[in-house]
Amino acid sequence: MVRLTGHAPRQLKRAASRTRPTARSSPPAASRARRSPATSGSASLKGGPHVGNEEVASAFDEMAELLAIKGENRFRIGAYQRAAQLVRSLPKALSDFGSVEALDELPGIGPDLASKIDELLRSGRMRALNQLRSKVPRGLRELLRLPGLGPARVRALHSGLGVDTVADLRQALDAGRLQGLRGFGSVLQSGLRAALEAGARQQQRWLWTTASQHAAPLCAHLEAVAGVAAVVVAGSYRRGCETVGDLDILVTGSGKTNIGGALREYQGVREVTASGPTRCTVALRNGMQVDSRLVAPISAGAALLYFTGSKQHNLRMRQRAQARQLKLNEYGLFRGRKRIAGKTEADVFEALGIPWIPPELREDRGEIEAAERGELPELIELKDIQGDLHAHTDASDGHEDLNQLVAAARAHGLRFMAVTDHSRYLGIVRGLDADRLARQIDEIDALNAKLRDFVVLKGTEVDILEDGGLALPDSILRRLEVVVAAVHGHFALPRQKQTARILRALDGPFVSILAHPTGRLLNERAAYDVDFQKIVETARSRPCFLELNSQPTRLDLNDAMCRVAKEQGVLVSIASDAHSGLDFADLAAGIRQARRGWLTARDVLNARPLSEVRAQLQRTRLAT
DNA sequence: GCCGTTTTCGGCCCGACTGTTTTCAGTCG
Repeated sequence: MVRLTGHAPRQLKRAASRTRPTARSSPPAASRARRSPATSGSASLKGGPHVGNEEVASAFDEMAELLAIKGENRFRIGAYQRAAQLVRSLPKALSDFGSVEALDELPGIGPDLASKIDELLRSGRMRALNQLRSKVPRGLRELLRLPGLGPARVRALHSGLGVDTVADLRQALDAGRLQGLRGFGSVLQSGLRAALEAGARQQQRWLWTTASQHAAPLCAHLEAVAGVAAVVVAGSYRRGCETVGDLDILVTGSGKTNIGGALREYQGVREVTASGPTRCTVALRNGMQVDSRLVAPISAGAALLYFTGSKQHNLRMRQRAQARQLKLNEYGLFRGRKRIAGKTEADVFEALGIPWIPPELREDRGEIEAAERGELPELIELKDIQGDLHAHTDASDGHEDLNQLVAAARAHGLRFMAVTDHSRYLGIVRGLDADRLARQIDEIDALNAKLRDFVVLKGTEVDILEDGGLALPDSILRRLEVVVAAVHGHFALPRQKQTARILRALDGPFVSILAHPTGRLLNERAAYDVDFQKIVETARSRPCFLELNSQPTRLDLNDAMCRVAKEQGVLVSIASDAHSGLDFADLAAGIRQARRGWLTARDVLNARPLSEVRAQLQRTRLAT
């Protein structure tokens, strides 16, 4: 069973509540059971149709939006939104919680939401959601996506003009029917027209690396502005998220700094969508939104904290301040009107009684509680990486030969590297068969004899066939030191088959690492449907290792999965999957992801010295 | 809908900017 380290406080809170005398002093468990019949049972949550966490989260998101459109209590709406976010961040499947009571223990999940999750898991349906859907026209949710339209205005469109869809809105605008509708002035109307014309341009998230390419010159531009002391990219970018929705740029400087003017002049800016003395929002030519904020140096730390987020982390921090009769905002931490911290982030954390928390952890996944306990992980850094266990030469689909790749690896400070060219398989260019691999083994032996202070490990990235067999025979695999097994096709198998296929592959006696375990490509291809929990359990008991593939489009494992691997004691191999020497730079992306997954250097196979890595690899060999 | 040193009811983070208003609601982050 996975230990949810992130969610211990609820148990502490329960313990406290048990000691408190109440007018009707019945044991909490009993009183909770009375409040919701669903919590009285402890039957397994499994057995129904397979419903994943994302499906549950989406249902809660939809509940929140439909309730908002109906004009329901905003705190009730917020409860659904927080629940959706919590479910997305869970390191394990809801169906693995075992009982409704276990769900109820999660922070922000009470008896009602627990029973709704239970209902969805068991039946694949949520009655409350279906009822809401029947009351709120489907198209209204689409209207919420338009800039300037929130629940109140969508409701006004629906009740005032009978506008229920984007098409209705377009017609109403064309017919001038929005004139006179309270709250819909000419500016808003032209904004809506523009948004409808842009229509097809859907909101997108950008790869971190893409965002980085746009952030660097923009920051340089802002740094040169008179009065600017510092420029930092905050937001999800600073938290190292695999994709970012926009760039949040914090500018520290004097109050006279004209940040809006500076952005207007920037050649990459397409339009300015909002601009005030301390805040300015623009769209870059490629459509990327940039939110910038100007603060005085005395507030820089508090502003950086606020602007880095996540929203949920900020909420918790502000609540923490409130509980201490303090107020936290982007200008500082205040007792009454007196600012007691805010110049640096560390000041603010210290004043709130906890150590500084690395941005990658600020997702309200238990980091504040870990900080309270003094148990924040010492996150891995790029300099901890000793070698790379997944790289390709031009023998298969790489672009450089063995010598060039070794030179590049050394230039990146690595001390060892496994050459893991592809096996022969459908669609893989120039994959190696057993004979070519045998010749490469000889070539590597000869090279190692000449190398000093660097070792090339002999390996392969062997394909996992549709039935779970491997594309190379054991006779050649046994001569290798690193066998990276990978799925490169048949992505659409049903969950049970896909899982069985991968588990069978891991049964192979020489497999050391499962490459890019879920096969997802960011913004392109979803992860294949697989029971990740089973894969981790198999990796632990077998044993073998799981890869965190550092290619910016893969970043596979994701952050939550990294944490599951860590908690189950499965070492992670942070791999470049280099196809040229330049790709070793991608290891930095893997490190960001690993840090978001709470990994320390001890949790990472290739952060260990070669002798230890070899010993670990030896453990994975089930036959010799 | 959740939660509890605010405690079983009555709260629930905080501020900037915009547009449409004449003091503020709505939206956004």
